[in-house]
Amino acid sequence: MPMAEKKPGIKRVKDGIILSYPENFDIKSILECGQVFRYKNTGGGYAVWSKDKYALVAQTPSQAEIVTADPGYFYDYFDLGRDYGEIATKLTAFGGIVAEAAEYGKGIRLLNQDFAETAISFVLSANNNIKRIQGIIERLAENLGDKTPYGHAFPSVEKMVAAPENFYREIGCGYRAPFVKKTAEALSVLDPRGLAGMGTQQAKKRLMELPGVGGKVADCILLFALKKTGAFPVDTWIQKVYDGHFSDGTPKTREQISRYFSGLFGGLAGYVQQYLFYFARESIAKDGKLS
DNA sequence: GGACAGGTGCGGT
DNA sequence: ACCGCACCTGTC
Repeated sequence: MPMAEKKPGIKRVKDGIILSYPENFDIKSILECGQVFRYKNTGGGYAVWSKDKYALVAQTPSQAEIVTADPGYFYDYFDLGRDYGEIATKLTAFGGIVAEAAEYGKGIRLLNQDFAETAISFVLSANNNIKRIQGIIERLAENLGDKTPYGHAFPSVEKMVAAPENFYREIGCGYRAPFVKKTAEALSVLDPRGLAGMGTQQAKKRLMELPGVGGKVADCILLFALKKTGAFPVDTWIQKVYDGHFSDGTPKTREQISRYFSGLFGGLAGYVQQYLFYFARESIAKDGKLS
């Protein structure tokens, strides 16, 4: 008889949260599957910033330790109340690359992120690379965000509205500078609860009125900040997956591919997108091809 | 040292 | 609606 069972469990402790033998929590996968930019691999773990909150996550095979002054916030942020085993089981039934990607990325969780932070971050992400996006966001926080004991908060919408367009040029936004400024202005009079309350397509249409927000960025905001899990962002990586595994040969626009996957996976579409994105990017980075 | 980034807005069909 | 194209700039 084994001495101790490797039983999954979750407990709140005074300075954070401890997950024992988590089957569906892998901090590297969660942060590097493309849904978030404010994190850093410190060597001993991952530092994560969200709004004015901070957590340090260290993980070994037996446990994940989320050290933070705001355990309640990060419980929700990491979506710890949801059963990802159940999601994975449902996706396994699809077989093929979906099942393979879900198995490969079983530690992924969909983060519950702040609306304005997500919107601005993904406006910056368009036609850009992750390293540079992270640098811009860091300078944005350093210059406009409130100082905290562990860095700077993501700036308030009011601070971003008050900053001149030229400020955004200076921190490296490039041609996105006017988009960021104008989107901040739009966000200052937009209630995310209103968007969350409407249907996915209607909310998407509304989001696409913001400058710098096209279909893909709108889907990211819907999925990462408004919990619209039927949304399916289509970028270059997902395009490769579609071309290699789902295409019938006739060319499709990204919007068509997005609707195709949303229809195929329904309310699980957003989760599938994360698994496929991570699987595609990791395997192409490793082998130079998509198995 | 040129191509490439998790696309978008624009003007022309 | 559906093309095709220009676009800041850090990183490799």
